[in-house]
Amino acid sequence: MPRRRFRHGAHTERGDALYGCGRRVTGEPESPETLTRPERALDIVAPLPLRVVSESAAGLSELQRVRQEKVEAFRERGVDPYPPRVVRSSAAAAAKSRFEAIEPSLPDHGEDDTELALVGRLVSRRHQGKTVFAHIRDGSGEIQLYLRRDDVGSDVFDDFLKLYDLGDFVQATGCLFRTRAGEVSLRVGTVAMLSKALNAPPEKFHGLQDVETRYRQRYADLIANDDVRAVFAARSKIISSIRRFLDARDFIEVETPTLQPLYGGAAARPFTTVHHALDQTFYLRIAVELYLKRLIVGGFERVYEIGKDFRNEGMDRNHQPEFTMLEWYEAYADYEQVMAVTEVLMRQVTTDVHGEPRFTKDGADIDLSGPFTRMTLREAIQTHSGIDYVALPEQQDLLRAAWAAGADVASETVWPRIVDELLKQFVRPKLLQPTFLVDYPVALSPLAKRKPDDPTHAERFQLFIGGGEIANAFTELNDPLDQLARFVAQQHDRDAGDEDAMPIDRDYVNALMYGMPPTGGIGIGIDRLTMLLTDRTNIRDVILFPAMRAQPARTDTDSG
RNA sequence: GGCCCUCUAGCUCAACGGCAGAGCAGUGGACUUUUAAUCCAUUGGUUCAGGGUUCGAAUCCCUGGGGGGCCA
Repeated sequence: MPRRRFRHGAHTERGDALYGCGRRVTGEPESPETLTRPERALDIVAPLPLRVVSESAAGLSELQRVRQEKVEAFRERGVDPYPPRVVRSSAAAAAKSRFEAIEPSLPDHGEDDTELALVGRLVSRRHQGKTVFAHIRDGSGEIQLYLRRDDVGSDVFDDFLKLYDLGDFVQATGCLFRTRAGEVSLRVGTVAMLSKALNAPPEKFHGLQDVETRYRQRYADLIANDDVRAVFAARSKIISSIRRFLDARDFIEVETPTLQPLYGGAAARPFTTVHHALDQTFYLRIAVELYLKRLIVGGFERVYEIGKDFRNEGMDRNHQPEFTMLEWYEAYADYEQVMAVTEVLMRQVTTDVHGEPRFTKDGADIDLSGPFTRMTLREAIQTHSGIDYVALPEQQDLLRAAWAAGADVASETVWPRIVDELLKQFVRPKLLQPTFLVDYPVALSPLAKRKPDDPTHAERFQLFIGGGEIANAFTELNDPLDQLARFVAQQHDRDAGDEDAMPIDRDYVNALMYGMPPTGGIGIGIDRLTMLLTDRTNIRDVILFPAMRAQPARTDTDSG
C-alpha cells in the first residue's frame, strides 16, 4: 500500500505538521467508494457559498445563527463545510479492537504508529487548557479524541474549539494510545469538518425525553437515546431472522397488491383511495391472506410476505394505522404442522435477538426453551372464567354468564364477540408463558376450515406470549361453496352494521373453484412481536416514524 | 368517544396569585490525560393559542390545539 497522509481541509498547509506517529494506513477501506482518489477528497475548493434563503427566511434561532456564522467562516477561508467525500480508514470499534490486540507488543508509551482517519459525529468535548478531549460516534460506537495544542498547532486547536460544535460530523486523523484513565483514544494530528450541524443535539445527560418530540423527530431521538437505536436494531434482527428461517425451509417471498379493488382477509375497516385514470375506488389492504392463498391455488407450495397492512381504526398503544405483518401459507400442511413450525420459529427469533430463548417482559421472565403449552380455547375460557360457552349457545345465556363472571360486555354484543371478549378479558392477561390456544368457534373464523369431528369449531390457533396475541393461524378453508357461504354470512353482518365484516370476494371464491390443496397458514404481527422482544408497551416505540396528528400551521408570520 | 395528566430558554426541569429561574448546550475567560471535567463571567423567553377573573396570571376559570395515560 502506498504511503499516504490524510489531509485536513482547513489546514492542508499543515499536512506535514503531524507529530510523527503517522507511517501508513492499515485496514481495508470501508467501501471502494470512500477511498477513491483519496488525496483529492478533502482538497476540493469550496463551492460558492450560495445562500438560497436568507437567515430570516430560514427562521434560524439564535443558537442556529451562531452555528451558521461558523459555516460562513469556513467558506470565507475557502473550505467547504459540507465536503462531498471523506477518507475513512476504519470504524471506531474496529480501530479500538485492533489497538487492543497489538497493545501488548507496543514499546514504552504504548502508542501505535499507524495513522488512522476516523469519522463520526462529535458527541462530547472537554477542554482543559492546551488540550481537548472529545468523543466522536460512528455506526460502530464511540471513540475518544485527544488534541494537544503542541501536536496540532494553534490554528487547528483554536478552530476545533471555536468552529466545531457538538453534533457536527468530523474527520480526525492520528494514532491510537491509551490514556491515563485507561481509555483507548486517538491522539489527533488533523481534524476536518465533514458536515456542520445547525441544530444542537439534545441534552447530553438526560437525552431527549419529550415523548411527542421523540416520535415526531425520530432522528433526534436516535441521536440522543442509545436504547432507541437498540430497539430498531432488534427489529431489524427479528425480520432478517424470520426471512432466514423461512427461506431455509423453501418458502419464497412474494409481493401482492397493496392497492386492492376489494379488501379482505381480516375484520377491519380499510382506507379508501381513488385511481384517477381508472376512475375507480381502491382499498389499502388490511391483510395479504386472500392473495397468498390465490398463489397456493396457482401452484406455489410455500409462500410468505412481510409487508404493510393498513387499517382505518382507532389509534392507541397497540394500534397504528400502518403496521407490518408476516403471513405464510404452506400447501399440504394443516394447523398442527403450522403450530410446530411456529414454535421453532419463535424460539429461533428470540435466540437471534437475545442470544438465548428467554427474555424479560414487563418484569416477567419468559421462557421459550420448552414445549409451548397447548389447550383449547374452550378449556382456557372455562379455566379462567368458569364459563363453558359451548353449553351456552344462545346469546342471551352467554351474555348473562359473562356478566355474572364480571365481564364488561355490551348487551347487544353478538355471540362470537362475547366469546372473544371472554378470551381478551379473562384468558389473555394470564398467558405470560408461550401458549397455543386451539379450536375456535366457526363464527369467529370465517376463513378457517371446520374440524371434521366438530363442525361448530374451526381448526384455528392463536399464540400468546407475555399476555399478548402474537400469531393467528388456521387450516385454510378450501371448500369454495363453504367459503362463499361464510362470505354471505359476513355480508349479513355488514348489512346489520358491522363495519369490520368482510365483503364478498367472488374472485377469491373463483380461485378456490380451481382447487386449493389442503393448506395451513398464519399471520404474525411484526410490531407486536417486536414490542414483546424489546419489552416496549407502546407500538410507537417500535415503529420508526409512527403516524401522528398533523401539527397545526404556525400562526406567527416570519418578519423577514 | 369519556375521564385524568401534561405543554415554561435549543434540551432536561423549577417557579403554583407577587420581579420567569437553574443545570446542560451556547458565548467570553482560566486550566497540557479529561470523560456528566472543574472554576469565573455571560447571552438566551409570544410560559401551546385565544379569551376571562384580578391591582397583578406561567400559576385560577373558559374555549381551542398537540401529546401521554386510564377506560370504552
